[in-house]
Amino acid sequence: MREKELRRSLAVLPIGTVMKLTSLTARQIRYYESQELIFPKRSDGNRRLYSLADIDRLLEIKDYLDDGLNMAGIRKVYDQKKLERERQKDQSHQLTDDDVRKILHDEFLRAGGLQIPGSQQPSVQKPF
DNA sequence: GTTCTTACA
DNA sequence: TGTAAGCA
Repeated sequence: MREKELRRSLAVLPIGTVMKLTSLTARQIRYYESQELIFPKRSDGNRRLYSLADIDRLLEIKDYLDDGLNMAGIRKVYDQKKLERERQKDQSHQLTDDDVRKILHDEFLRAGGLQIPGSQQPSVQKPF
């Protein structure tokens, strides 16, 4: 099923379509890019092109934001994921959804510097 | 008409 | 984050 993966990664959607599919404003989408949360391709007149994978990524980012994480925190989670993916190359360990939840949990415990300044402490104190 | 970058009430 | 400005 590699061809399917390939298609999910094909960047062909303009920001306008992404806005409708994610309910995010162009401002937010571009801002997340500046925070290195997403990496859309560029094309013709320097226009951003997104893939279906990017759409999922943006929806995922929205969820993390609801969980009280800020840009830095989310990026940290993705960086961890990437490290695990690489570590997985020469080892037989794979990052499972449970691992991700654990990472998120740890983030909560010491999210002091990652928590959004003067923000809504997640209503759900112990979602884990 | 749509997107891009930059800047600021 | 919103939004306006000036380009492409």
